[in-house]
Amino acid sequence: MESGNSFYELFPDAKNFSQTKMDIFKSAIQLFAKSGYSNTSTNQIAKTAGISEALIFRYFKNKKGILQAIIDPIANNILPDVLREFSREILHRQTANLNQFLNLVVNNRIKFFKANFPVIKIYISEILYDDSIRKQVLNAVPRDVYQDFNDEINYLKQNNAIIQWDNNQIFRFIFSNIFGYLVSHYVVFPNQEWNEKVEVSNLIDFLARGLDPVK
Amino acid sequence: MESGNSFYELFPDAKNFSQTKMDIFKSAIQLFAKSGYSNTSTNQIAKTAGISEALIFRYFKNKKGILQAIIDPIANNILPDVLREFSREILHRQTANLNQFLNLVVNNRIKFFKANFPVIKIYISEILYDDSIRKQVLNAVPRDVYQDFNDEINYLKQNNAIIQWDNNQIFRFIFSNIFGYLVSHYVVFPNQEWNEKVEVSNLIDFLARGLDPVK
Amino acid sequence: MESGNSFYELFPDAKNFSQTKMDIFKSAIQLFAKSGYSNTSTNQIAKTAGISEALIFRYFKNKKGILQAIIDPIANNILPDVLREFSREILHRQTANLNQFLNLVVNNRIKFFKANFPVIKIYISEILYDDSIRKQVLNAVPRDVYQDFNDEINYLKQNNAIIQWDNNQIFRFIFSNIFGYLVSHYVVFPNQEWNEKVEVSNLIDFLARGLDPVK
Amino acid sequence: MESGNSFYELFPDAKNFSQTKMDIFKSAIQLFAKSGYSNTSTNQIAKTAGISEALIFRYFKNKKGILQAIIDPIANNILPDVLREFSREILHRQTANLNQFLNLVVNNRIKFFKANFPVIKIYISEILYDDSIRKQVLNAVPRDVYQDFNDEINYLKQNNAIIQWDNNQIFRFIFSNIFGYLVSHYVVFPNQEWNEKVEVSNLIDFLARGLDPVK
DNA sequence: TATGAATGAGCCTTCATTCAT
DNA sequence: AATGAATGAAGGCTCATTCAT
Repeated sequence: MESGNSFYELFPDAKNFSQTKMDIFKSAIQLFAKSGYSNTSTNQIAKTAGISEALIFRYFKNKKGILQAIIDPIANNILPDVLREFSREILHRQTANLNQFLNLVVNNRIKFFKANFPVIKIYISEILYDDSIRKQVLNAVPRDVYQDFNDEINYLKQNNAIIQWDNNQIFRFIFSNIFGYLVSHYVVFPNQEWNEKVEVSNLIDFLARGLDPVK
Repeated sequence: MESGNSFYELFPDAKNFSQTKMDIFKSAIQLFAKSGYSNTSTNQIAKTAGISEALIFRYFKNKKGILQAIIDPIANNILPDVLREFSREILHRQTANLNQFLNLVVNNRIKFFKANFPVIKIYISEILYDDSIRKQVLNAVPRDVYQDFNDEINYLKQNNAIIQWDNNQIFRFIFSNIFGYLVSHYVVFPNQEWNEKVEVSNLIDFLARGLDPVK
Repeated sequence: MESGNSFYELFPDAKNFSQTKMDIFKSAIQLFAKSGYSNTSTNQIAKTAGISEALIFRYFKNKKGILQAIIDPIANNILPDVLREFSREILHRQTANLNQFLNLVVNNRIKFFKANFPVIKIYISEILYDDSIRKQVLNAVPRDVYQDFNDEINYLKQNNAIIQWDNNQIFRFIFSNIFGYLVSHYVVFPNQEWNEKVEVSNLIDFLARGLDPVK
Repeated sequence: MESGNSFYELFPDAKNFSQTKMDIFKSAIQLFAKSGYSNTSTNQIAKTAGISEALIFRYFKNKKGILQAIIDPIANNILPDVLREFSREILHRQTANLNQFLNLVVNNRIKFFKANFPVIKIYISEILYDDSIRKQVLNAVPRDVYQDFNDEINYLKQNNAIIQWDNNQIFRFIFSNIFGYLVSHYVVFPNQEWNEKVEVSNLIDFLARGLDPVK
């Protein structure tokens, strides 16, 4: 997977944005990520975008409308795409090598996360308090993707390449460790230096050992 | 330390709170956890507590003062306690049994988290955007506790009871998995049922295997 | 005149004040003088007096009531008394010596002003904005005193001891210079040192020469 | 300097004020002068100006900001100008005629005061209680002007045209009498008629005689 | 398209005052 | 006599949003 470095991959609709709308959009992302949605005023967005405050409301219905323009694509397009790709990668390779599988997944996700950190940060904070957004996440996992993922894990299990635990939990272990790695480095200690190569390698090693079927 | 169910363990100062102050305090926790600090008005807090808005400011200096009364104890008391306990448990037992150690820590933390979920949720969301609160976390780890913790990991290493990785990263693995377990169950999928016993047992197993020194 | 050093001379009613009422009263004077009536809260008064805020309203009807208790005596008793004394001093002495007259008046007023500076400052600021207080001042000059004063100036005129100007204006010259001397030293430049003896002597000299009938 | 009747002479910055900002500004002056700064609410200002309360804060940073827009020009421009004029008048004329000098200064100041009475009233009341404003007055006298003024008085002294008193005190005598004249007529007895020509003439005469070097 | 002007609603906070004890 | 608890009213100020141009 050529992971999410491109802005338009993340926001396909944004291709049709005028320059001005784009300025507003990007300013909002930047400010929401820095201070949070509630702590960002339309006035600040306008100033950062270099346009008048009133203009915001020509391009977006609401202040909330900007937030949704940021968040909706993730739940509706990006997340399903990512997951679809996630399973396709594995399926295509038909590999039963756990280590290789984890290597792929982890690095992929980390790249994606790093490339889209601001938007993800906005997403996280909104998930905490907005029920409707939380529901979007659940619905964002398409049924077929879910099936694919299960198939793959099952395939690994059949090949005795992964531990015989509940598939959901396996997924959560993988996800938690990737997410924990990222959050601790990018959110909690953003100013601290670290040796990424070693840590990621250890992370994969750790997962591989934890999920290894052999006692 | 018999961790986490009691309200007064979390907020030792609250023992001296009058009924009214407690009403305000609990209403604030409830509302902040539900909607976030910024989206909660002092007017709402007053109504929920069943008192007049003005009264809030007799018991707390500021709206921000309420938030701090919620957050400070965690950074100043709870977090140091947890970490101290974390290392003491090992010291007292003089054991280098990784599995036993993890069992203790994990279960303890989960109980604590479940009991204090609302407050922790508030904490998480503020950490995202408030630098000063983020700094509090860093300073919340007392130097001696940090030393103790390192000594213990080193002790485990000497006894070949844990993998030879950077101590900080080892801590992050443990923390990430506990935290990931909790967040996925309590924050992301709060309405979904699951077999806690099995999952926690697996979680410990997973950690133990991942941190096992034997390849 | 044994000028206004005594508190009870200024506030005869205060003799009947209980200790607590007196504490409130004095605290109010002190705070009103320092920050102004509007910028002083009943809370501050209570704290300064070392009593509870509620108690203020047992001893005074209102916050405004405290101000009136401070201001009324001046207009109703003190000012008339002072003026009465003012003329009596001169009349009794039956002097036609301008210099001696001024000496007496100036020093008297300065002593009075210095002794009662806080109250006078409150008075000044209220006179600026409160019509009813301004009216009190006008009515504070009793008709007979006014007559006495005029008689004396006339007497000085007959003896060719003072210039032949309108009596009111002569009074204003005297008053302005005394007042100007005090305000500049005590209100505008309260932290600056000065040689009082010389300045007062010059002030009298200045007035004497300005009002001297001889060209 | 053709002193004092024009609004824009007093507030040069006001030339750039929009109609609305001017409405707010003038309403504030009117209300502050009538009731004092503390007793005037932004709500009242808005109503008097015929605009919404929120609009005030688009044109002025603060409520305090309005006060400063009223007060600052006096300390920063008017006062230095007046003092500069004060000394320049004498310099240019190369005269040591005290009477002529006083005539000029007094009349000029009186015109100025009358034209700008409300603003001056605001100024007076704030000087009583606001330390920072009091300090502004001190700093409002530029060093060179202060030097010029002293030079001039010294020049008059050398020509034996003025009495040999401390320069500061001489200034205070002049200022006190002008100020006293104005306050008594405009503040204390605003409704009383008087013969201005005669009184001002006497005022100058009085000063001239009081400061005359000849005993 | 773009803006400056304007506002209603709401927010946090203070304050004088009342009441039960 | 004295207080702590409590509040209604108002104050300054911010903010998202509308409107005329």
